[in-house]
Amino acid sequence: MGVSIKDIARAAGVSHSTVSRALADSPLVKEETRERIKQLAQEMGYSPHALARSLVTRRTQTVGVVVTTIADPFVSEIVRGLEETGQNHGYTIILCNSNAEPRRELAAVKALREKRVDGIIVTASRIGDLYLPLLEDFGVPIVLINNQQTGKYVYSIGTDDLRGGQIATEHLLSLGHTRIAYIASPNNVRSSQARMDGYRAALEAAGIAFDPALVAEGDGRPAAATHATEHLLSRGVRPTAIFCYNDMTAIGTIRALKKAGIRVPDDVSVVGYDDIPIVEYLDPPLTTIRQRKYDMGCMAMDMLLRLLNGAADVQDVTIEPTLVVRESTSAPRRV
Amino acid sequence: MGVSIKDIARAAGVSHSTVSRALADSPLVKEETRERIKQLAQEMGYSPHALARSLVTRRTQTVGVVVTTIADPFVSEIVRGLEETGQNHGYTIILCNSNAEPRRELAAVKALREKRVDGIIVTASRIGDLYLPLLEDFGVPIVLINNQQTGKYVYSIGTDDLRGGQIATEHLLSLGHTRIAYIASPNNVRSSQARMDGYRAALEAAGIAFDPALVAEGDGRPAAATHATEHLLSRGVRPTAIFCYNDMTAIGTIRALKKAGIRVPDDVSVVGYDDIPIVEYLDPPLTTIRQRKYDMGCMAMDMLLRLLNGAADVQDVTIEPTLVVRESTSAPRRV
DNA sequence: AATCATACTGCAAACGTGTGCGCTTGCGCC
DNA sequence: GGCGCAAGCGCACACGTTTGCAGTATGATT
Repeated sequence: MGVSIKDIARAAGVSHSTVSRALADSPLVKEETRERIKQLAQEMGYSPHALARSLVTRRTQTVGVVVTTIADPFVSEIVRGLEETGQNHGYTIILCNSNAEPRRELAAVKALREKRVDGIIVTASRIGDLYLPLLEDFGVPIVLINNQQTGKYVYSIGTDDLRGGQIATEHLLSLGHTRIAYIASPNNVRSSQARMDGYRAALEAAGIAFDPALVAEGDGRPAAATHATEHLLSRGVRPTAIFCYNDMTAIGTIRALKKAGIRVPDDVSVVGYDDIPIVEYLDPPLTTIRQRKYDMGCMAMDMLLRLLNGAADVQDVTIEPTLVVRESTSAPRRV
Repeated sequence: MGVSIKDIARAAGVSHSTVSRALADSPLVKEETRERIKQLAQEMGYSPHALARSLVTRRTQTVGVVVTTIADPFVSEIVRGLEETGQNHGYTIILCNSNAEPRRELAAVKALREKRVDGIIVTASRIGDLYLPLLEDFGVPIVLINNQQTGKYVYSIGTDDLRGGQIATEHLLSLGHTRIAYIASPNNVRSSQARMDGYRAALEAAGIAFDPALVAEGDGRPAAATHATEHLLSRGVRPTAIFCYNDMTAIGTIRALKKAGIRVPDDVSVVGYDDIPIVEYLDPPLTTIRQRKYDMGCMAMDMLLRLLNGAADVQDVTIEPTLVVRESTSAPRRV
């Protein structure tokens, strides 16, 4: 095990430099010897030692990917895109879960640095302001997904959350709804804020005053959304439609509505956000705002690769979200 | 950028060997110098060069993880477990999607080999008989998840699918069902076969003859399951309960039933398999067989780490699946 | 005073690869 | 026959570590 170019050199009766060049298709070595060497390498089961190579080329063909948790349908779709286009260009990815714990984030950055990854891609709802500096003085390009933030070496790609909130709300308005609630995420979550801004903008454009009583706060997961919705209902608030921060929130909301004997969409319409794979199979299939997760992954990796190739004209990207109408929304009942 | 131990050595007025030892807490260097060196390393922003280290230690502290696709709630949970326990022991993981395409599988193995990973973990419904040999002559320990297969360096961890099928069926039998259907996956899928074997065993133990007419074939995804179920119904087959190969199949099955105006569980009970995170939020919440995916990930990584530490007593593991009763099953209606 | 053990520290090789530079060889040309 | 040129190849260094071995003090022992 472990045949090196030196072994091949010995077998071929040349120097290891020649082997190195032959395998790299250098024109500096005669075609005949090149073929002979390649043949030999094949027979001897040679596999290049990427680490040794990296040591001298100062490139590892590896990028680090930091996510909060891979067990989230949203991020796993993105990672699929990342990995696939990375692989297509000969890059390999090192995956790190941060669990949103500072300790793990730190460990991840440290590990990626030691392994000398060529670049880093981060998907995190809230990137620690604490550890962005750490990443920066690492001196390697960084692409942020869904988290615009600026700095040296830092580029970002994301969706226009404000626009998304607007589209969702406009859809409901166009169906004839006027009392539309919003189930948010904690206000330190930038994307939730942006979606709510879009929601307010759409309302105002339609001449409807924003009513804070129609807003409740979840945490992006079903259980909290169920509570938030029940809380809303118990306060005697009766919207005819609910726009949810994300699909998981919508799932919790629908559950609360059903429990209360309220039909979806007959009594109340619901709109989600993200279009995670499962929601088309819910009952009713969920109307939602689609984020092109896979594409975002592909684009983020493309962006990083361009940066690694020294492109100077790399610009931040924002993707337009789109509306996917299914069966959780309909016109409000006549009262 | 790029301070090495030589730089530190120069600054400290010692040789680089001493620096190396000091940073490794070797007792061979005087406490005072050790502290001074560490201090210096800190100040100079030193980060060890893992590649150079690996070149001499012949260990990369990296393991390769090959999955069919990370965008599957089942595998992403496993990967979470893998990554987390790996990280806890100072290991980093390289993630490769194979998409079940031979071309990508090959590329993955090649890349992992060149990067000299210490070990490999594979999660794939059907590991290519073609590429297992490739992995083997790589000469590195391999852990297979949910795919018992034997070979040199190969260990495996999985769940007892037969037992799972049995448990699911027994649950339905105990509720009083006697006409129980099974929506399978193609018969080349080992796990589907095993679950069906468990299903048959339970039926026979209850004195009920196996009826091939009650079996239909899906492909593990909702759409095919919907078709399979509709096909079943159109043939005039009327089971009072349906056991599904997995949760995605169950989702498709329930959709078909609802479309046909059949209520779940009032008219027909449904049992899934896997317990992916979403199914507790379905309507009705799904009764299913739980696979401890996260734990499987943790255990697989543990196993690999033990192998890497030279443990000789490593044995294949099989995990007992458990029944999770929710609301998609109930006693059959009196006829 | 010579020997010796102890406690550090440095030298140098090794891991496997890429690459600038110089050396040889063969050939054509004047 | 001398010269130049191009093609093809090897030498030697570099990348940043770890580690066996040898070396040098220092102080203690005989």
